[in-house]
Amino acid sequence: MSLRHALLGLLAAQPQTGYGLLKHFQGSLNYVWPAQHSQIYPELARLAAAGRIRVAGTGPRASKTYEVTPVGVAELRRWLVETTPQRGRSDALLHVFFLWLLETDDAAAYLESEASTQGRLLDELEGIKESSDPTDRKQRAYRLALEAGIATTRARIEWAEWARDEVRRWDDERPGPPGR
Amino acid sequence: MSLRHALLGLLAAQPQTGYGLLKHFQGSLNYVWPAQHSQIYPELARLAAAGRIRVAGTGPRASKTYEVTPVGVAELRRWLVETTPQRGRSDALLHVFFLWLLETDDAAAYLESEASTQGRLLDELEGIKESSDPTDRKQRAYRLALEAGIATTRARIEWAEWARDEVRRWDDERPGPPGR
DNA sequence: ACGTACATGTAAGGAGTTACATGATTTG
DNA sequence: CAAATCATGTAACTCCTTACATGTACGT
Repeated sequence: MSLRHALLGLLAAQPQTGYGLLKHFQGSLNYVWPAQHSQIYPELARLAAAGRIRVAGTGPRASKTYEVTPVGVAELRRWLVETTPQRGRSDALLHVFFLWLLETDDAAAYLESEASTQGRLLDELEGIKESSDPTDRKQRAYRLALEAGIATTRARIEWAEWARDEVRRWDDERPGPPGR
Repeated sequence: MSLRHALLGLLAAQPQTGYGLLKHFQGSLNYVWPAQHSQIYPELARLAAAGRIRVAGTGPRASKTYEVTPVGVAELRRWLVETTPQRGRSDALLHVFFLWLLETDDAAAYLESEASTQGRLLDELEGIKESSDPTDRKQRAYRLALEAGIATTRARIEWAEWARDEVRRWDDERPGPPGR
């Protein structure tokens, strides 16, 4: 379970409250592993019950600051080294699989909008990169993940533009749309 | 719900049984949207109950051949055009986020293994490309998705090799590992 | 006859989303 | 004193995975 390890990782960087963790999931981690508070609070309770984290102190509004235990850090390192990340699902590519069902113009329009969606994402990621300054190991790891996002997003934009031009040629080669 | 539309799309290409659909999910669709028979059969029943598909006939071993209805095709086209694909989660990038917790050698080894995992995937995808011949619109759409996979995988490999070299420099700049 | 592939279903549980629910502190 | 934000929790529901369960047809 990845959420569990994301929580351990964030707490390894800095002891903090569930609410504080939530902000990370809505911020930088949102691009990689989004999570809601309704998932975070129960999971923190489970991690605490399992001895992976503990309550380091309480604050104002019934807030609880958690910290990771040595057992938790060990578990996190084990996860990092031993588990091989699985491929996820891609809603976007599933769309592409069935583009033959659309009129050529609609298919091209879909790919065009995919290119611009990815273009906006790229701008966002580049903006984050500009405003960050990787001095310590934590920030450098974050930068690595950011660069991965930028590289794959660039590849996806180039592909979408190529694919859009491809589908526009679909009708030229055989006269009349056979798909309908 | 994407599985629903994947089923509609496959049936739009060709009426077939649940078992036949399962083979697609284990084959080409496995890279994009894997599914088990335990998810497929109930979903087919729901789609039939909703009038999106219907039983076109029965065969040997109590097999049912489904076909998509006009309502189902319309629903599929609507999904294709109107829904914007959402970004998914990335277990792999979550790992990268927390690489600062590892010894530099372990982090570099992780990135090295990520590069070779992606390298094997690339070989697989290139193999599929070699053995396919996109003559009709269906095959051309499939090829588009395949090229997307190849492009992003290539980008990911280049990134992983770059990142591996990056982390190897982490220790040089500041003497002594501060992460532990 | 025996094994493999065909063929379909259900059940239990984990993971994630959306909505419901409550209350405390700070800021203007 | 009102609104925004901080802060935590539960409930219902959907989606997905793994396991349980059963039976048929075909090839050798």
